[in-house]
Amino acid sequence: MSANSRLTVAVHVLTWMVLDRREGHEVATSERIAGSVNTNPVVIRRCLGDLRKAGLVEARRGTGAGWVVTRDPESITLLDVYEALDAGGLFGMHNAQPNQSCPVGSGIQPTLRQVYDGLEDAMRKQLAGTTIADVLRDVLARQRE
Amino acid sequence: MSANSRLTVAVHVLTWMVLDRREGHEVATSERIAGSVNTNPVVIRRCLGDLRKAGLVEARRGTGAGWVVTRDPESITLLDVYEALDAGGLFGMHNAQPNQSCPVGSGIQPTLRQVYDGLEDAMRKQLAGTTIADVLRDVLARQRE
DNA sequence: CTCCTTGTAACTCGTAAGGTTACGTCCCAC
DNA sequence: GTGGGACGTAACCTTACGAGTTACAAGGAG
Repeated sequence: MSANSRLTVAVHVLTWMVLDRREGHEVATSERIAGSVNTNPVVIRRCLGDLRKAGLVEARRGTGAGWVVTRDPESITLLDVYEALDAGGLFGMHNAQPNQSCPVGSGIQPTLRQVYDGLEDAMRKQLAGTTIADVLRDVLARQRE
Repeated sequence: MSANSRLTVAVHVLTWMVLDRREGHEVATSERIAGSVNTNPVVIRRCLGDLRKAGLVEARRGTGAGWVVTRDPESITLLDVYEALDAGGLFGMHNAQPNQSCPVGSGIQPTLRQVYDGLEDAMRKQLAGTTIADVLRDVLARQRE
């Protein structure tokens, strides 16, 4: 488990909720979602908590409580999901401050910051090109094969 | 320290070595490099070990031992460096296999694999657009400011 | 009031990176 | 052929974080 699966789980959750809604269910509970992702309901609730802060889902309480997707799946891009998870950047800087009396040590961080910003941009553009609706279509298409 | 700084350190090391060579030093020792990065020499040797496997640097032994960059800095792209570190992918799949009797659970992984491959490609193209020589130029330009 | 589910705290576990110490290995210089 | 400096790597510790789990307060429809 080197990389983290948070984006994978979040996309899975949203895709599942959209399909579940289409099949007539009013709300989705963290327990049922966990049954598809194959994990603990609390893990799902934590994930849904992030998505809720970003306004992608809403929680209902009381009897018949559960979660609903609040936006059109055609309008939810994977970039929206990625940003909802506020993951740290792809690459980090030095743990300790490099030697400031060395030309490289003192100048490398702004230079790399620029490079890493470019990477982040490229990745965001890619993520913005796919929506939850796209994912669901693709998943269902594979199902028919 | 959320993200890992391995790429940052590797680029720092190579850039420093190129500058050091220009200043007339035959070889660079892990101890001197560590002085610029501000870390332990063993951390640097581990990093250089990865770069050596990729053919970017070479180690000399015996008296006057140390490291030398073996390729023209104009030809070493950050993608070369990134690949030398064989870091895991950006995003990981589920830790446990999702529910295969669920349409989403059974189809989501190939779909996401495709998306993640696209991300990786975009990132690689960006990394390939910058060389160690570019980084050194940029670092030195900031120095003059 | 009752019951179901959310929302969150608190804990454990596994993994990975970074830092450190230690030591065997290599090979030039003398 | 021996000494010494630096590589190369094993071993261990610490820190960080995601994931999984248990437990429980809070909310609200019926």
